[in-house]
Amino acid sequence: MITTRFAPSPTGYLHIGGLRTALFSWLWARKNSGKFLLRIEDTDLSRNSDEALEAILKAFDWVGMSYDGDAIYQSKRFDIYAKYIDQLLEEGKAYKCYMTKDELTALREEQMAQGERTRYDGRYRDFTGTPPEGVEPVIRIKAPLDGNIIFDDGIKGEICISASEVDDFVIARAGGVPTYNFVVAIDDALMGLTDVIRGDDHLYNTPKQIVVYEALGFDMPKFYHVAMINNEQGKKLSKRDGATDVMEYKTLGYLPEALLNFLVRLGWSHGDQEIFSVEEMIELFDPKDINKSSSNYNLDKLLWLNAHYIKNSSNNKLAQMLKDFGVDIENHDKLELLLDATKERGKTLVELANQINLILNAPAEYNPKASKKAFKGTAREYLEEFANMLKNWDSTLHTPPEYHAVIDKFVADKEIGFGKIGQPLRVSLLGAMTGSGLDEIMAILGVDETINRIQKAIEFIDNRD
RNA sequence: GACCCUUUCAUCUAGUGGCCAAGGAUAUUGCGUUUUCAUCGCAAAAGCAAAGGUUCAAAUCCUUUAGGGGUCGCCA
Repeated sequence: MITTRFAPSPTGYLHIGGLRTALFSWLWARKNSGKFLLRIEDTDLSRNSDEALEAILKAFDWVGMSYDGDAIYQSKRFDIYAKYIDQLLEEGKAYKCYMTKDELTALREEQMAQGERTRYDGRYRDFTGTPPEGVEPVIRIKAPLDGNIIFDDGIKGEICISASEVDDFVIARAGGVPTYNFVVAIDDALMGLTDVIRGDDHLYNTPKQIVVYEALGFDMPKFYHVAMINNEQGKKLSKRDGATDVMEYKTLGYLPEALLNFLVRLGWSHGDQEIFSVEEMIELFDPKDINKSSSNYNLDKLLWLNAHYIKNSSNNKLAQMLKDFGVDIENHDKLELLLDATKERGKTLVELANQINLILNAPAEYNPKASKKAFKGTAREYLEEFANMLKNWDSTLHTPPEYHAVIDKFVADKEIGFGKIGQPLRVSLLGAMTGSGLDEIMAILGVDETINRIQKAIEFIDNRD
């Protein structure tokens, strides 16, 4: 039985990097028919907000990741932590430290000046005298004094950190509120976690948590430290590098399956495979295939994946999603045609919405370059004649091939090239030289609207000349 | 500064001593398909951070150097 978790602190939105580690944890649990738990790390009451928590849950919901059971809130478990603190104190595995913050600062400055890694010097570890007046003590845990703290990381292999690098860290603040590394270890153990997958910014927390595991006699989970995601220049990812909030990707018109596919391939691979449905991810994911090194965030591939998933989405699903982008075509009688004609031309839902609007709305203006090129010479004459032809054929025209037949006939009758009518027609209908196929556009618009737009173009030509 | 992690095309990656004069994908460029654009197909260009070792043989093992990241809280 595999049990994993995601443990965000509700201080902001869900970060793209956080989603990736959550995804890895979720996949690993699902693959093994295990449990994926959610724990809210809200021990710092001043920094938490309900909105932040809601935002995180919303992001989970959007990408379709679900956790098992109820979310666990650390803020509701202070009595549990207090019990373990008492236990450690009684067993002599933890002690009260009366060092003031000023003293600590002085110590750190001195160590820094010596070129050492700053750490508590253990001065109250074996203190038996009379405590100084007016200092509310913190509780520190006794870390090993010598040797190494070694663990086998599921991604990076054996990690060995000298005990001299791990100090007697604080497990309860003055006032009794427990600290992060202490409660994490307790909760991970109590929640029955077998595999802890997290960012490698936690690598140095692991030896501290191991100290807690050993002091309390808990079984240790397997740790996996996933390297960070950096920006394209290899620097720390910041808001300037694009969207870091998961929900921003929804706004930008990305499909959740594209985002997940993108993220799963950032640091993880399965041979040469690039496209993974969620089902395939679950089937194939294994943390042993996660890369050791950090990866750089690059939008190109996400865009490509998004285009892929748009192309392969059903038209009904696309129509449903497009409502968030100001395009309501769910009841449009030409829905299928409309999306078939546009879905290969939009890399995001935003672009797709634009493509659809381009067809649905008569051109407000004609692209100057396009109209100059297309509306010249015989264009006006052909447009008028073509409109007449449409009028005559009206009752027989429904599908794209039927419209295509009209053009074919027209071109044959006139003994002209396709471009002679194609280009003027395209600019008349869309206002630009590029876009969906003419047959599809006319089939969507119908004869009346097509003629309408041709008339408008003719008026434009007349007024211009 | 100290400690830890890391380093294959611009980017994501395959690769665990011989199948590698390094494979795939994106992006780029060219060609083809298409009335246009897009899609799609084909092709090109592009990399083992550097230097030393070990070995018959090294992208793969070792050492050093350089680059990048992380951590050094009574934050999480």
